[in-house]
Amino acid sequence: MLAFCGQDRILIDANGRLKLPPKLIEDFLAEGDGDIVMYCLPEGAIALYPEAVFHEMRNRAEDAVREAGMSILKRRDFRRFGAWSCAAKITTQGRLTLPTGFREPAALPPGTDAIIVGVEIGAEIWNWNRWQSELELMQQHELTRGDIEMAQALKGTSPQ
Amino acid sequence: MLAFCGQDRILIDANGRLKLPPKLIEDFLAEGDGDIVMYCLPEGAIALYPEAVFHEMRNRAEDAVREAGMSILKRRDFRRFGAWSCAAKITTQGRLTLPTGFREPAALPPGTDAIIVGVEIGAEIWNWNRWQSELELMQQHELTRGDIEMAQALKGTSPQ
DNA sequence: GTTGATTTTGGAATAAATTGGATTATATTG
DNA sequence: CAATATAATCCAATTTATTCCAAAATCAAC
Repeated sequence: MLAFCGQDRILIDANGRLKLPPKLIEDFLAEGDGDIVMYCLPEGAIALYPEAVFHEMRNRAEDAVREAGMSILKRRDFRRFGAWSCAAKITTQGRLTLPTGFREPAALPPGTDAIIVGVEIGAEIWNWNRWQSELELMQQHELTRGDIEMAQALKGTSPQ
Repeated sequence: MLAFCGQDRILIDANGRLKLPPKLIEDFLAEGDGDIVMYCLPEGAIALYPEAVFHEMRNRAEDAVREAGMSILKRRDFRRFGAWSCAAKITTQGRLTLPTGFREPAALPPGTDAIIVGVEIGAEIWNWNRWQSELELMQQHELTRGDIEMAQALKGTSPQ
């Protein structure tokens, strides 16, 4: 069955915890035993990936550590991903606690309604309003692309 | 489980000591028994690396010593890392004392709130304001990159 | 070299916050 | 409409943070 898909409303409780939808719990348990990585995205949402997926995303070059000693740029790369990632395990009740440092940038304070979205390789937790804007943005982008494609198809047309 | 990640507020006590977050204590104990190296970064923060990581970082080429005799640059390199690094061991209570010489350059005097950040290969202790600036910088950079990617996706559109 | 004062370090106690489990309520399915 | 599954709430247990104190070490003066 297709994993990591769909949208669900979730509640962030008074302690910054949330209960994952049953379907997603299954998906995360199936891939990596419920060990996940939370990653706070620049877009202002929190991504959840099975640990293996995140490692694949971050697999580093052999001499990365050595470079870190000599390069500010390299350190910044480590810094960005280190600062905005956090390992966790889904509890027996399917719950997850959002790291305190992620709540404000993601606009997900305790006691709010939020949305969790399947993203094929994992899931993302969004502030409700931000999710609406993101949908809008994606929609516009696709439509614009459609227009461009149509125009280009015409250009390539020659009288038969 | 993913090591050296996340952000935590910490307090530098009246004696220049701090207590590491439990998660980081575990990470440092797992890698090298709590033996660490503090390194005062040019960015103005204090990096903490497991001793093994620091050695890998400073792993010197065979002829490095000979070069030191010939090159001012090389000598400066040794000098910088020598002067700004310091071995330490995490205490039974998970505490660490900042070297007095590091406190001013890192803007971490006794009695201040600070931030400790996981950086994948270790951790960094930052003055709160400096960390905000660093975050801002990284965030802007990422968002700009995102915009450019979106624009290029449109430009490059062609019937597939 | 010895004594006294001061700083530093390690440990323990207390207070606060977090976590996990259980229970109750609500919704969904057949 | 009953049975099951899911959601929400509450409370106890544990963990973590903070403060305080005593021992040790360092330094200074005599």
